[in-house]
Amino acid sequence: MAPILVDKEKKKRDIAAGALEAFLKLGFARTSMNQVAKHIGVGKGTIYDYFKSKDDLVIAAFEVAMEGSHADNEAFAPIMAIENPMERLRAFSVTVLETYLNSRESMQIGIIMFQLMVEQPERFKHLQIIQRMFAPIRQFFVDTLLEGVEKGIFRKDVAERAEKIAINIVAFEDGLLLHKFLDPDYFDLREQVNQFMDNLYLSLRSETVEGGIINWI
Amino acid sequence: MAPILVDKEKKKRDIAAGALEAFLKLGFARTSMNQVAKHIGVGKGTIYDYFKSKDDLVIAAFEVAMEGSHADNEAFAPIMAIENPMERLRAFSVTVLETYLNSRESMQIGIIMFQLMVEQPERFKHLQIIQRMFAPIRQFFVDTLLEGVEKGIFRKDVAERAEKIAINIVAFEDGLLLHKFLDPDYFDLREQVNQFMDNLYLSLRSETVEGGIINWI
DNA sequence: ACAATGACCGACCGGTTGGTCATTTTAAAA
DNA sequence: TTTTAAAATGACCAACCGGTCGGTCATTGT
Repeated sequence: MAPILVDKEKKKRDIAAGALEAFLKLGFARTSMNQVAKHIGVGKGTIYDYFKSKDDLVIAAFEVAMEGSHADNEAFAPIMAIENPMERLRAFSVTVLETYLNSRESMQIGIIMFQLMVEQPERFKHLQIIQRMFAPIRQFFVDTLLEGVEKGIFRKDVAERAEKIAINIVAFEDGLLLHKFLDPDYFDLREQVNQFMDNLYLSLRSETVEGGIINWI
Repeated sequence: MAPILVDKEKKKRDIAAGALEAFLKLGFARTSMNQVAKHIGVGKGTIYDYFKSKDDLVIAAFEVAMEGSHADNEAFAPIMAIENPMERLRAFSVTVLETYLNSRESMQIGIIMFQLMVEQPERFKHLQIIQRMFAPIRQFFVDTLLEGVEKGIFRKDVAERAEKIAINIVAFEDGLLLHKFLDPDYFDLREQVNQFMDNLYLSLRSETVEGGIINWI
């Protein structure tokens, strides 16, 4: 009366995870369902027992990837321990960028996401993938900025502008990452980040800092 | 002994230009050679008399697009006329971003380029498309920065850092453009650019500016 | 032993693709 | 007008695509 009972949820997840690996090799459009099935080691028909289309599959695969990236937060524990908010901002930025740059997989996920976003925006809009992806990062920056204000390191009005500042930081980082990807030898990533952070600090720091009073126009 | 003698170079260019239009409608992968041929108003076989593969064609099409973008420089004439280097930087950035954002075609070109860069990097590396694409923009920033130093508006040491500053500006702009594309309603483009430029100005401006002396640490 | 059931599969389908090539069209040369 | 060869063509092709489906298999309760 009862044959093998598989954990359907787990299997679905396994297939999605395997499909992610497959898509990461050549990208979504250039990876056929036959290739995906072969990579996972499962019949193509089986995949269609769990997903109703290739699009469904890639979205599930992408969600697996997003969950995976959350686990990374532990890797940033030492950075969160940095006392000085400005130094924490700097260290976080450098670390995030270098982590992405050194992980072909992370880059590929970003690229696939971008491609899908371009090719079928309607499918992605309602999933709020973009928001889920960047919200935690922006939140980190906002929190750190507010902490800096509390500690008297940053100007008070930074508190009001915190989110807009965070948006600019994230935009800069992704842009730098993009250019580094497009032309890896053109500049030194760390150097550019430090320059950006130096500039940022000028606009953030409290009027009273060690070294003297600064007249802001 | 000699029938129609076509200007092969011109025809090749015409086909590439027509193919560009076709690809811009639905993207590279989703546009078949039959569609391209029909769009141009030419037999599919003819295309293969001039290009040996679809990949060849899209690269040629892309080069046509790059040449076209140079002509745009005229649109920036009023910006070049702005006297104050800092205001020129600001106006240029805003205009470039809004131009791209409002031009589906420009965005599509960027997207197609990015996809090809990802899918067949080896074909693109030696074409130095990235360098040719960004060099003029970076050069504008470098020139304007140097001019600002000459006019005494920017600090003298900006001259040495000019290229690195330019890299950061371009990175920021492309990152902002990317995020605006991914999530159009999240922030106001112009506001973010202005904030960035305000910060930039803090780090660029000469020590003697109207309003008082500033102590740089 | 056997019936029942869900998991699993790969041959198969209609459709589309990038690419080919035998044929026709064209207009200058004879 | 006839000849000629480059230029243009679209019917055609093998390969492949995403997706379906009838059927096999392993495991269980009876």
